[in-house]
Amino acid sequence: MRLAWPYACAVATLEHPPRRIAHLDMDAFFASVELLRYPQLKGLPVVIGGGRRRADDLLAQLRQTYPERDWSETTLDRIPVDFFPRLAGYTGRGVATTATYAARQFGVGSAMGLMKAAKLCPQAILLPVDFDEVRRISRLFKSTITEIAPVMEDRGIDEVYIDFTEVPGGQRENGRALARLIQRGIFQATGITCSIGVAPNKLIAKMASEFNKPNGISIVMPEDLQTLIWPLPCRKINGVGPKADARLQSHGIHTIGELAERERGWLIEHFGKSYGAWLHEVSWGRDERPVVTESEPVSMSRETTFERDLHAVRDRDELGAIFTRLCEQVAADLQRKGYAGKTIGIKLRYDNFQSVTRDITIDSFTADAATIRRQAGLCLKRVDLSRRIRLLGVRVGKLVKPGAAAEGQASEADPDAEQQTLNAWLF
DNA sequence: TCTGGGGTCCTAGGACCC
DNA sequence: TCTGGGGTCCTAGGACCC
Repeated sequence: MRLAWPYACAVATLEHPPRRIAHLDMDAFFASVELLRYPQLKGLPVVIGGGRRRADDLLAQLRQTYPERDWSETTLDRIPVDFFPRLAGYTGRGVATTATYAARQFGVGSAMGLMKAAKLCPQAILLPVDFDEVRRISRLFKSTITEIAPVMEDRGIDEVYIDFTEVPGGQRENGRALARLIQRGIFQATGITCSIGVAPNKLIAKMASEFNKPNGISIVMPEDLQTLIWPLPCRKINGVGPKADARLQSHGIHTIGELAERERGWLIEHFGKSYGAWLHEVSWGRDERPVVTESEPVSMSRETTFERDLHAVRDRDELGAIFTRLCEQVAADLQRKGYAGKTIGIKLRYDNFQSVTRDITIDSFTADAATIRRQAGLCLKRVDLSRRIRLLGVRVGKLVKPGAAAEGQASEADPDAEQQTLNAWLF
């Protein structure tokens, strides 16, 4: 049935519910995962970082360190708190992945160097990351969400956007009812709390999810812009980092409200055509980006920071071994996920923290360790190797998925992709 | 007390082609 | 001899995010 356009418009307006976008992130995720295993640490300052470990390592370590003690009856959740490793005296280059709220009271936060964190809160318990378990819980909370609300965008290990707009019940209490349902479902499935913000778009939803942490729900309506959003510092905008914030501050712009006062033209003049116009839009709470449920990777990389700075000549063998291993790891990642790429590059960080990159695009797609190693080796010859190096990385970009074609899953009728896939098989 | 590892996107200059 | 734009790809660096 077709309706005359004024009626169609009226019906569309009536039937089309307001856009309702949620942002959800897990509370202190990596630490919360550890607390599932060590409930005796609840409420204590715990910092996660400084390495990786498998589930049973701590107990094994204790058996070795204290052989005189009887550990036979001890399970992970019964290890006395006194036996946990402390942050005090930490040496090394690790950073905190996350910290429990008790540790945050002391000023410890994610991405902070652990030596600095040790100064602020030496008594904090330091636990390494169990990535397998984190990934397992990550999959679990995401599948819990998609069973309730299928339009979900993956934003990393502990964060997603969800489109509530068309979900049955998604409009009830402006989204609060569905947020509550999802929050409870995730807690039941994983034992971990999360915080949810619901707003007319991703930009505001992201800010809203921070309002009520941990285990909070916040609803922001369009009319709340002035009262809830404008007082916030510009740094709270997803996309305004330390550099842009410093430049804004130098112009006397500290809050989003002050940003909104500036003319669009003035912002473009000082921050460029694209970024300036974007700043103007976001300060007025405008953001039309859709919730994207699927995406293909653009690149894959492996990098490592050495325990001590290395020199290309003096530490040649050690560096060479690490370099080869990085290439093998990238190749393995590509193969496991069914991708091949044709741009191969390296990244170096010198002892003064300056970074350089070099890359080369070859004629064929590859996921082969030896090919990657050879091309990356050529890239390495193009940088200054007289200075000491703290980090080395290997990257493969311009990816295609030749594996998908073999399984008959090639993306429909994209001639470029098909040609590329074909090329991948030819070489 | 120096600052991890995995990504994405943007900019800008130069090559090269039409 | 001098001089066009437009489009695309490649490369390097940097901001930003989780």
